[in-house]
Amino acid sequence: MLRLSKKADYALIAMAHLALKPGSSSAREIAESYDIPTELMAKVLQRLTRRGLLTSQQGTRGGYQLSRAATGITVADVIQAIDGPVSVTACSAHADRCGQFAKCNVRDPLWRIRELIVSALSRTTVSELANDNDAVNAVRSAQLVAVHGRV
Amino acid sequence: MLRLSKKADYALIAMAHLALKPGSSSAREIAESYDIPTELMAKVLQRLTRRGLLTSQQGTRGGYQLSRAATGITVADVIQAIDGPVSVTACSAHADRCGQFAKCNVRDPLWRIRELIVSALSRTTVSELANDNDAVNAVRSAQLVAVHGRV
DNA sequence: TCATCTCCGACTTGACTGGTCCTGTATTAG
DNA sequence: CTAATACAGGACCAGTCAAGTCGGAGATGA
Repeated sequence: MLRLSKKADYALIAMAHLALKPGSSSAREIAESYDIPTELMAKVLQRLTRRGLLTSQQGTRGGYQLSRAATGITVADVIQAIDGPVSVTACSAHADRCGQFAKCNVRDPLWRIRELIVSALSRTTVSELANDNDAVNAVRSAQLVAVHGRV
Repeated sequence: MLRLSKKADYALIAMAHLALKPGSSSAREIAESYDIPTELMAKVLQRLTRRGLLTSQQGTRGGYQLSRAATGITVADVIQAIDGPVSVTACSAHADRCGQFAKCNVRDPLWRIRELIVSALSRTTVSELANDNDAVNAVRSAQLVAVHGRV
């Protein structure tokens, strides 16, 4: 558990894709590159646009591109744009209002853990996401060949 | 998002409770202390027992208690006992087998982030969970009085 | 102006979690 | 011995939310 939604997944994939691609890409183009349902990918991109992480261009040659440098966008930004604020517990969303857990005994320690997670997510940028992958993929391919004897 | 399930929440609450209580406590007793549905709490405790984190005693004066020292049980242990292994992405569960994401471009960076999260969860013990809270609660009570004028 | 491409917001569906119920078994108090 | 208490565990129901779909609006190019 502690899984992030598929939409957030798709969002990160798209952001990494756009970080590497110089121009703009359409929703369809990105979706087909990664076998993601086109409409769903479109929806994710729309939300990212509304949150200001992307800029969109309508019309025949339209598409999306990053609104700012990939080095200035963190994984936390993307996830929170899609899934809302990161909240480990149900009550941490309302911060204090949580009748049931008036006597809750783990709220504050958990809140501290949440801070750790957020800081981990904030430390990784979309740029790193994209570049990391390039480097790693080369290694992975080599390993796959070594282990399974195929690409 | 990135929220953990309510059952995991309850599990942590119960573990912290048992860490402070010297003897053993029944499911009903714990449930009522925190306004948690009794049956559901029982289920959570049962699972914790099956995973070896608790020992149970049947019969009239029965109940649950920690199977080992609270300092030797981490938050990660508890969460994984209830919700299964921590997996940030859908495909990280199967590790490599994930047809759809054959060309996934963010798998490895995300996997590294998962490691960070797990290590954060593994660094906090149930003992800390329980004690942290005691200290904080005193402060909280004082704050509540100051702000709302009531306990 | 027409055709086409793309973005966009509302809608439907299906899985999953939270929660309940019921039956069975072990232990102990009286 | 019996009744009360407490754990064990399977089956079941319901509300919620994510995943995925549908029809429309806006922009562009010919």
